[in-house]
Amino acid sequence: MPELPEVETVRRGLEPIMLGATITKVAQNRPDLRFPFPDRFVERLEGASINHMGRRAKYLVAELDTGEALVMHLGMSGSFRIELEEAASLPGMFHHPRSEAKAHDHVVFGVKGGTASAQVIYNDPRRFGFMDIVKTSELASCKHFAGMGIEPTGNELNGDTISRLFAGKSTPLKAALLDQRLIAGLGNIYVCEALWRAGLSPRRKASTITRKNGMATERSEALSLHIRDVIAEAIEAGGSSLRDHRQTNGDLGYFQHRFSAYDREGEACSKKGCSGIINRIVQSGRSTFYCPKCQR
DNA sequence: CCGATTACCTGCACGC
DNA sequence: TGCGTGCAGGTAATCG
Repeated sequence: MPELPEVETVRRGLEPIMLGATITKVAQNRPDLRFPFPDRFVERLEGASINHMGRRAKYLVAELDTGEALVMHLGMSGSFRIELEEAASLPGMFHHPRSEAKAHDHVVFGVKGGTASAQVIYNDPRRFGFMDIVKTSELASCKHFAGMGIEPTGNELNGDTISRLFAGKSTPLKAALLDQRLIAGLGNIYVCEALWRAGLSPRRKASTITRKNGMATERSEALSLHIRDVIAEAIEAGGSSLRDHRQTNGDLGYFQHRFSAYDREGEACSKKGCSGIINRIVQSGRSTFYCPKCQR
């Protein structure tokens, strides 16, 4: 499921119920997801209150009043749902009432806030997600975030930074954009979409949109613009809905209605004046969708 | 060092 | 209908 816009959508769904709340109970239903849970996972969380509900790239970070932070990654198929235990709901929240436990409910957090109590349930069929607990003071240097690249949102990402980051890289542009050590948070869908918007081929060597002095090029400038745009639009839309991905309130995201290249193999390219057909190729083992005619 | 491939796991769509 | 195959948003480990 989740690239940065989906994770940000999850964060925004969790924040009203988690921020300021106390974790009263944790049910850890198996010893591991992709990796083992950290030692004393349940004990380190129960009784803690949540001071901050943040996101870094595709990671969720709940900072606790214990000096530790809960770091969570949704992998490919992870999702959260919220089941309110009391009628008192917050404005704008329309969560499903409590229901039966579902298959692959691996962690259930019981949380109690000022106005509502709820179960926050982590479900992950493929178990590529994981959870960890690290000292808040060591978040930036912990194994998950040390060496991680810049966020693709905001001013950090511009033509200059892309030019600098991709300089000398012989890898395909697609692979460079997926490299979390350079830019952190992009995934397969939004890379395909940004490249389509920028009119750049995913097969082109990354270095070919850079300049030796590290200054922006027309291409690096266009690419940074379209990355920021597509990510912002997707967040605005509440993330995409791939297969069964849902927001924490059970609603489907609806950005999928606007995919221009991703999963559109064989369809006519919708770029104005372009008569190309969207093609699917495999790069580093993953599908790339692009228009060979207008993406150069 | 770098870049490319494989591994991890379940569910679903598809063709026969 | 059942069964085999391929594919899916992720990162980490391994291989040249």
